Amino acid sequence: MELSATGRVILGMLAIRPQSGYEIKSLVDDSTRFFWAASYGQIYPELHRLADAGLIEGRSRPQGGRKRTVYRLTRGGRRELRAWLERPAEVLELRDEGLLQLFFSGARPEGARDVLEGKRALHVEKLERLREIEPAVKGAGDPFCHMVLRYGIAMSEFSIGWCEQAIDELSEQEKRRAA
Amino acid sequence: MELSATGRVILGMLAIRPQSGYEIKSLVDDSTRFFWAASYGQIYPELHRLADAGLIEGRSRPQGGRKRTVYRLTRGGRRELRAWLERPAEVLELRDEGLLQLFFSGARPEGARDVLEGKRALHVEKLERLREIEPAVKGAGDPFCHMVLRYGIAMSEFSIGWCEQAIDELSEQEKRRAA
DNA sequence: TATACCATGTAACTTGTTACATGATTTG
DNA sequence: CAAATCATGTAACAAGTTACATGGTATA
Repeated sequence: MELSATGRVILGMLAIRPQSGYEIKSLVDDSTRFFWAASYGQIYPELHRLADAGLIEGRSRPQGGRKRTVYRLTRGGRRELRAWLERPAEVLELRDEGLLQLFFSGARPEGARDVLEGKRALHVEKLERLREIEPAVKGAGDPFCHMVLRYGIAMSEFSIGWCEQAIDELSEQEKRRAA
Repeated sequence: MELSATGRVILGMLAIRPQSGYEIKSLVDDSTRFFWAASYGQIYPELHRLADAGLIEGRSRPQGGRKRTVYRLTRGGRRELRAWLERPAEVLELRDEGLLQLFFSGARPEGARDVLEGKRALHVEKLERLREIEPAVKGAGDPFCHMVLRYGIAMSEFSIGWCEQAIDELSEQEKRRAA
C-alpha cells in the first residue's frame, strides 16, 4: 500500500473530473465522508506529494483575483488508480460509540434503552444527510456512486430498525420482570 | 469529552471484572475490536493516566515469578463510567475501502464485480470471526454484550446480502447490454 | 528446547483533526 | 457592509499502530 488512503481518495476524485483542492474537500464532504473522510490538513500536503510523484499535475486557473490550482490525473496517476482498484480492499473498520456504550451497559442497565435511542438518533441523522444528497448523486449519473449511496441508505435503515427492535426487546424483558 | 476513547474502553472493561492490561487487550481483541480497537501503545499509558486521576487502582498480583498488575475501578472511576454511559454517543464512523473502490469504479467499470466480491469476502471473514466468539459471549451471560454481538452478526449478514444483490444487478445490466 | 503465551512498557512513526492565518469574491 | 463562500496552506495537537525490548511460564 505505497499510495496513502488520502492519496487514493484524491486520485479517485480527480478521475471524476479535474478540480482544485478546495473542490475535492467539498466533494468528499458530500460523498465519501460517510465511509472515508479527509481534511484540508491531509488534502493539500498530499496534493503536493502526488504532484511530486508525477501522478497528478496542477495548473493555475485563477478565478478573478482569486488564485486557484486545478489538478488532473496524469497517465501514471490513472494507472495507479486503476492498479489500486484491482487490488482487493483490506480496510473495513467501524468506530461506533453507541455500540461501545451498549456493550458496557451491564454497568448501568437502566440506561440501556437511552443508549439504544441515542444510537438510533445517530443513524437517523446520518440517513437524513444521505437522503439530502441523493438527488444530486442520482443526477450526476454515475451508477457506482449511486450504488454506494444506496448502500449507505440501506445500512442506516437497517441499523434504525435493529435499534427499534432491540428497544422493544428491552421493553418486553421489563414487562416480564415486572410480572 | 475529557475522558479519552481508550480510557472509556478501559473503564468499561474493568467494570466487567478487575484485570491486567494484558487481559484488557485480549478481551478487546475478542470483543470490542469490531467496533472499537485499542493497542498496547494506548492501553498501558492510559492505565497509568487513569490511575493518576484516581479512576482506577492497580495492585500487584504476580503469577509465579511473573509480575502482574491487576487494576480495578475506584468509586470515582465507576461514577465516570456511568456518567459517560448517560451522555449521548457522538462518534459513528466507518472506514470501508471496498466502498471507496466501488465509489470510484467509474474509472474501471470492468472491475466493479471483483470489487463487490472483495467487499463481500471481507464481510464474510468478519462474520466468521464473530460467529467464532459467539459461544463464549453467550456463555458469559451478559445480555448487552450478546446484543452487540448479534448486531455485528446481523450487520455482516446484511452487507453480504447487499453485495450479492449488487453483483446480480451488475450481471443483469451486462446481459441487457449484450442483448 | 523451541514455541507460544503471559506481562509490561516505550519509541518512532503515521494518520488525522483542529485551529489558525491569509486574502479574494459573492451574496444578503 | 457583514457574512458566507472560495481558496490555500501550516502548526500544534491528538490518536493510533508497529516494532521492539525485556523477561517469566507453560506446553508440545
